[in-house]
Amino acid sequence: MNTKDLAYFDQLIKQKNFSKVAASFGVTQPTITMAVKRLETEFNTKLFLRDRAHHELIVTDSGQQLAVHAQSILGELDIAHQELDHLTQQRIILGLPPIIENHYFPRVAARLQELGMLENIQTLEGGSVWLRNALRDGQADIALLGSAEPLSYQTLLAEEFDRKPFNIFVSAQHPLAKRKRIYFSELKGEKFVLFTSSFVHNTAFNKLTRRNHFRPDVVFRAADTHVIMNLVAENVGVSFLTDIVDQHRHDVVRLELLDDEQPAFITSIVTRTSHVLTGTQQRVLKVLRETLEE
Amino acid sequence: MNTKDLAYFDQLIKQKNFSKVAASFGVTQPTITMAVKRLETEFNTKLFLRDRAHHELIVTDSGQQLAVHAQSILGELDIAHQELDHLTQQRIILGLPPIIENHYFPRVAARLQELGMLENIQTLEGGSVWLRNALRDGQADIALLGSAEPLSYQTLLAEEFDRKPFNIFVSAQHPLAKRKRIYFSELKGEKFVLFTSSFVHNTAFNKLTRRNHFRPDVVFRAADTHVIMNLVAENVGVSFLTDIVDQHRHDVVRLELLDDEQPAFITSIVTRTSHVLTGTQQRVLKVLRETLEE
DNA sequence: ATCCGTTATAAAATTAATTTATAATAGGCA
DNA sequence: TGCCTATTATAAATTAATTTTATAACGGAT
Repeated sequence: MNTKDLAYFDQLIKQKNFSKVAASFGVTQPTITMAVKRLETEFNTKLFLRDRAHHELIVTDSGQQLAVHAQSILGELDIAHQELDHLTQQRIILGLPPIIENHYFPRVAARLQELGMLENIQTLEGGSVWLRNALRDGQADIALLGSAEPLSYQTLLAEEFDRKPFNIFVSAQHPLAKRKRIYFSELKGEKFVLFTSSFVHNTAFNKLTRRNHFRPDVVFRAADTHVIMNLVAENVGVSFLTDIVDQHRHDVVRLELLDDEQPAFITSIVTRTSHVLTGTQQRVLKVLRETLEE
Repeated sequence: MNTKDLAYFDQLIKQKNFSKVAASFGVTQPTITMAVKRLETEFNTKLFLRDRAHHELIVTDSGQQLAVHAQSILGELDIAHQELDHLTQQRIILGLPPIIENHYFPRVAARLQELGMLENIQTLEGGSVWLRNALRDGQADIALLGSAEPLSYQTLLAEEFDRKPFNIFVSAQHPLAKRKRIYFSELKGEKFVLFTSSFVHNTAFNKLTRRNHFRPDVVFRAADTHVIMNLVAENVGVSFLTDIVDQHRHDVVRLELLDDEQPAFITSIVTRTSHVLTGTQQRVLKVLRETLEE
C-alpha cells in the first residue's frame, strides 16, 4: 500500500472535496477517486458515502476509524524523516525554554565545547508546552523542560534532574522585605508582576492562589526576567519566580514560601520513547546528566 | 512510499540476508536490493553497511532508527486492517479472561441478548496479560480485564467497574474454619492450592507473602476454580481467591482478610485509545457499564 | 433546458516495481 | 593459485501500478 494514498485520504477527510484535494496535491481529480478506491479495496470496506443529493461527502464509521490510523502513520513517517535528517547531519536538536537556557545551559554548553561536541547541537527555543509537542513531532530530539508536576506522557521519556521551590521576590523597600519566609496567603492584596508566557510558572501560581482563595491583582506580565526584576525593584509589584533567576541584586529581596505541599519548578531531560540513541547522542545525554544532576 | 518496502526492510533488519528475505516474501533478490535503495533515497541516508568481508550486514544508526518507525507503521496498519474487518462484519471482539467470563459475563450476555446485540459480540478468551496485548494489537476491540493495580497503559483506556478483596478459602474441617476473619500472616506454615495461570491472583498473593516475610508452600496449582475448590474441600491446602467464585459450597469456608492495604481484584472495561467507537460499539459499552457498574 | 460543480469511468500515457540474466566481491578450500 | 560458494549489485526487459486525458453521469440552481 502506498502512503501517498493515505495522505490523499487524510486530506479528503479534512477537505471533503475530491477536486480540492487533488488541486492541493497538484494532481488531477481522478487520481483521488482512484486512491480512495484502492483503499476501499485494500480494506474491503466503503470509506465514504457520496451523497450527491445534498452535495456533501459522508465519512463512514470505517472511514473515521481509518482516518485515525492514517494520521498516526503519516505522523510516524514524518518523525522518521526528521529524525533521519538530524542523524545524517550529525545534528542533535535540543529544545530549551528560555529560562532553562539561561540558567542551566551555559554550564552544559561549556562542557560540551570542552569535549568538542557543541557543534553537533542545535538549540530550538520555545515554551515548555510548545517544545513538548515539537519533541513529540520529531522537530527536536532532546529537550530540557520545566514543569510544575513530574512529566509523564505517552510517547516521551522524562528524567528529572532538578527541582526548585518557587520564591517570592519583593522590592527592598517593600514592607515584607525584612522577612525571610512568608506564607503565600500573606500576599493577598499585593500587586503582582509575572511571566507572560511561561506555562509552568502560571500553573504553579494559579494553584497557590486557588488554594488560598484569592484573585491575584496582576498589574503586568513580561516575558523577560530582567524586566520583571526591574519592575519589582521599583516596587510596581511583587513576583513569583524560582531562584534560578538573577539572585545578585541588592534592590530585590527573595522570600521563601512556608506553605506545605508547595508546587516546584521541576526540570527534566526529555526524549521520545521511539528515539534510538546513537553513540553521539548517548554521549551528549551523559554530559547533560553529569552537568545537570550534580 | 510503499509500505511493502518497509515490510521488506523490517524483515531485512531481522534476517540480515537479502536473499532469505526475498524468499520469505516470494519475490526475487533484486527486489529487496531495490526496495532498500528506494528507502535510502527517500530518507537520503545509508541504512546498511554491506560488509562482505566478514559476510555480515551491519545496520547503521539510521537503519536502527528507521526500523523502530517501520515496526510502528506496520503495526498500525495491521491494527487498521483488523479494526476495519471487525467493523464491516459488524462484529465486536470482546476479550474475556476465564474468571471474569464466568462471573460477570452471564449478566452482560443476558442483557445484550434482550437488546438483540449479542450476535454482534464475539468473545476472545485468554489471560489478562495476553488479552491486554491482543487489545493493543487490534485482535480485540474491547476487553474486560482483571488486575491487582489500576490499569494504566500508553495506548489503552481503562475504566474500573468493580473491585473485590481477595479471600482465603479453607476446608470446613480446617482449624481456621471457625474463624470469620484472619490476618494473612496467620497462614504462615499452611499449604496452598492456587491458580496456575492467573497473573493477577499471583501478583496479589506474592505481594502478601513478601510483605509478611514467608515463602508459601504451594502444593498444587490448577487453572480451574472447581479443581481448586475440590482440593480445598479435601483439605489438601487452603486457597487465595476472590469471592466472585463459587460461594455455595458447605464443605469450604471463606475467610476475610484483616490486613491493611490489601490488594484487590480490580476489574476494568478496556479499549484502545485509537479506537473510534461506532454507534453499536457505544451501545455495547453502555450495556457493559450499566450491567457491570451496579 | 442548460449550466455548474461535483465524482466516476475508460483508455492512453507515464511511472514504478519486479524479474531475468549476469556481474562483482570475497571467503573457503583443494 | 584457481575454482567454488554465498553473497549483493546492476542493467535491460517485463509487468504492474499510477496518473492523466477526455468524457460521462449526476443532481441542484438559474
